[in-house]
Amino acid sequence: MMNVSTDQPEEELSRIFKALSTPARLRILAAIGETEACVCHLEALLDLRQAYISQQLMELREAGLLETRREGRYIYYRLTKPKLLAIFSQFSTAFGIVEDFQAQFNAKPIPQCCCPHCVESLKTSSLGA
Amino acid sequence: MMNVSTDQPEEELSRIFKALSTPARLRILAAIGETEACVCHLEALLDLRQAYISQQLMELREAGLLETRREGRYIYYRLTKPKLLAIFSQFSTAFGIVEDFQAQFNAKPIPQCCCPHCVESLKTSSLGA
DNA sequence: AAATCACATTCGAAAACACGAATATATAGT
DNA sequence: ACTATATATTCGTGTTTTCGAATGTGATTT
Repeated sequence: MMNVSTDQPEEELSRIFKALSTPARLRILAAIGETEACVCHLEALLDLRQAYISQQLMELREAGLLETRREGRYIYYRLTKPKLLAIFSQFSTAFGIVEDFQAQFNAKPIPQCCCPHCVESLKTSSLGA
Repeated sequence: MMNVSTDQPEEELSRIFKALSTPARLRILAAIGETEACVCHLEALLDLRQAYISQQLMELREAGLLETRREGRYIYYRLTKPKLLAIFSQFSTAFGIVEDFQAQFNAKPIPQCCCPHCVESLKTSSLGA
């Protein structure tokens, strides 16, 4: 579905921008950041319903912005082009929105999340402390 | 209407992306490029109806992407942030869309256009030839 | 001042989208 | 096999967007 290439460049570009045209999807992308994240992680971090997140993730995936990897019952999402975050920064600074709006997330493990990533991180960090 | 600043950064960003989410608006922005263009110029260059172009220009202006300047009965539009074009290029290359999709326009004067810019350019170029 | 030109605005209907609710699926544990 | 868990999908509806058609407005010309 992505880059059928029978399309004009402006059509392909506009599809990407459209995927980026809602606050929720931007928050999801920023929350994923340079790492990968499962749905439950995003659910806990962003305080959004599971089905809703899944829907948004699907749209982002169809726009070619996300890739997935399954591990057991968890499905991890990551940016196909991590460069995307840098481009966000450019937009933000160019339009004077905020220095680094992605910073507010910065993929830390969170206690409300159940995925191996978070559980592992929390375990070792409590050991270290 | 732009940058009310009571808004979250992702809301402001998403508004910009939304403005960029249709092929027509992208074509208009690319056609304006680093110069300025009047509506009649865009009309001739892009083969779109006048009212339609005006509508799209308004949306782009409300999103803070365009500024205007009136000169007699002509109204010239220009990008508020010329950087925008560079960001387009980054998207295009990052997602393998096209090297420089803006190149196809590259604000040349066109005979179908009546604005002083075009008329002047065509006059001098035919003299030179 | 009437006509013309460049452009803006309003209106409305069709299409697209957003998103909550419910349900389905796939994997894992017991 | 049954249950629980993580995630996906479908469906319906209220809202938004899109874009053509018609009309309005401000500047210029004659």
